[in-house]
Amino acid sequence: MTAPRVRFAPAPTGFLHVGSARSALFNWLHARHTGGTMVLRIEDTDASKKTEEFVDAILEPLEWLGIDWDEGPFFQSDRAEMHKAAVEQLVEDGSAYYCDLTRDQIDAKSEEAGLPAGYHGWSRDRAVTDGPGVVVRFRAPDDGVTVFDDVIRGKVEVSHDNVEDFVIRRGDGSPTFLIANAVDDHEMSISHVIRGEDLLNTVPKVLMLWEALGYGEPPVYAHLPLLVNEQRKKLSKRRDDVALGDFAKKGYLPEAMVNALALLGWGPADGVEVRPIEQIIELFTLETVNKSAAFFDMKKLDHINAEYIKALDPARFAELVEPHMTGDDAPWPVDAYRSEVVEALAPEIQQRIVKLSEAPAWVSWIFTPSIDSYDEKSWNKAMVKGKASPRVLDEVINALESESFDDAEVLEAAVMGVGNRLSEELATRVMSQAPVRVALTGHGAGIPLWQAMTLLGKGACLDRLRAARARLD
RNA sequence: GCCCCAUUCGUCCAGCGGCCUAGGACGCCGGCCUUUCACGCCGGUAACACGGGUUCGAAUCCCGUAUGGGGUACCA
Repeated sequence: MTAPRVRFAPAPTGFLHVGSARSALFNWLHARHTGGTMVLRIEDTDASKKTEEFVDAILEPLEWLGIDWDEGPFFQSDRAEMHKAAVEQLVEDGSAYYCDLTRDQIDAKSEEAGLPAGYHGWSRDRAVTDGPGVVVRFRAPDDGVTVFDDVIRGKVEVSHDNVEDFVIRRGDGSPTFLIANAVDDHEMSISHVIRGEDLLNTVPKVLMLWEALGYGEPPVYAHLPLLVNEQRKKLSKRRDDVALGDFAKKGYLPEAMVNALALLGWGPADGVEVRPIEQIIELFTLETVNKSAAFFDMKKLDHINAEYIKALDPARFAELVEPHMTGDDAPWPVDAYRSEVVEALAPEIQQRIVKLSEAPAWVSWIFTPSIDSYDEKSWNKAMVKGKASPRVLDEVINALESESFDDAEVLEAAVMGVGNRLSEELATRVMSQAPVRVALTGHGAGIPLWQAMTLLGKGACLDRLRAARARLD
């Protein structure tokens, strides 16, 4: 058996969304698993839709995800001559014919004849000749059934009475998706057509063309279960917030995205969900893809993304998070940002965030010149309810004045020592970390203090402690 | 309407006739750890749509019903 050839063939109708990305991924996984070839083909048969930016809107996210292709991108619009030649061939041998009926006329005829809505071969024997506005229809067989084996769905049967004479060339002379599909898949020697279930119904038509064109053995089909929204409807660009580009902006890692996408409609037999792409490639087979529609759960994506973020090495994390730290999100002067600080604190930040965009919040206090406002709840809890806080701050300031601030453990011992001493003296539990934290960061929760204090520096730490102490009087 | 497809915990996935008193993951709840917040660890919650067959035995096979989805264009 020769190596498979698959294709991802999106229509350039806007940004790439989660559903298309999943189709691309499954094609890619199959190609990589089998050592096959991935072809990228832009289905811009409807010329009015083609624009450069829409093409970029597809290529860029694919590259971001790490889904590469071996051939292409090809454009169906560039291959129109081939499609037209195929149409002509079919007209010549009688497999297709011209039709000049408008939609309204077709509907009227059906109603008149008491037939269900649809096209009932009205122009088959009218000997219409070609001209402006005249379409070409394929003469679909009246009897019999088309049967094909879908790798994922199994045997699918469609009776020919349910296939009307469909249009293969529009009134303006342009080929439709159906004929372009048959011609291109044949010309490109595509062996496996892997795509969304929404295209399942077009298979019999393409197969009819395939046979009429004398193409021989058709490709193997594999129709993926649809990705749906919470209403269980097919993901739509208009309705659903699913642009791949947005995920990048929010701080999802492409590796996490791909991992999450691979888990929709498929799962490894051993149940290990978060794993490197190399393993997914090795384990993935079309035969193990399931049949039912899947909802793309952001909570699960978040979890997977968090796992990938935790696994990042500090330098890489600092690098990836930088755009979020220096962009519009950053609540501090741009030049105050120091990448080394983030790298040093990376492990602490990494275990606390789900998306890269959440990172700035954890270190903003370090890059802010001073604490201008304190979180009210935190202040009340640590400073007001903690009655010993004035003494804690006084003693911490005192203890810290003689420290050099280059050893986190020393700072910890100094601050904690104050709390322990006071606890004994006042015979009650005195927390020293909380008031210090609020004084330094303005909040009661955050990353561990000690190492961060060495990075903030002695001057800034003492200034903030004194400012908070003064506020208590 | 007609055609096609699907139906296991709230969600995603496993299960392809006996190993299932249905397993894993996310979420949620509880606990442990912890002088912050997290992480981590432990435990709990929760599903085979329904009805008929077939079979010694069915979540797994067949039929029907219900429900959901997709398609039904000179979109792809």
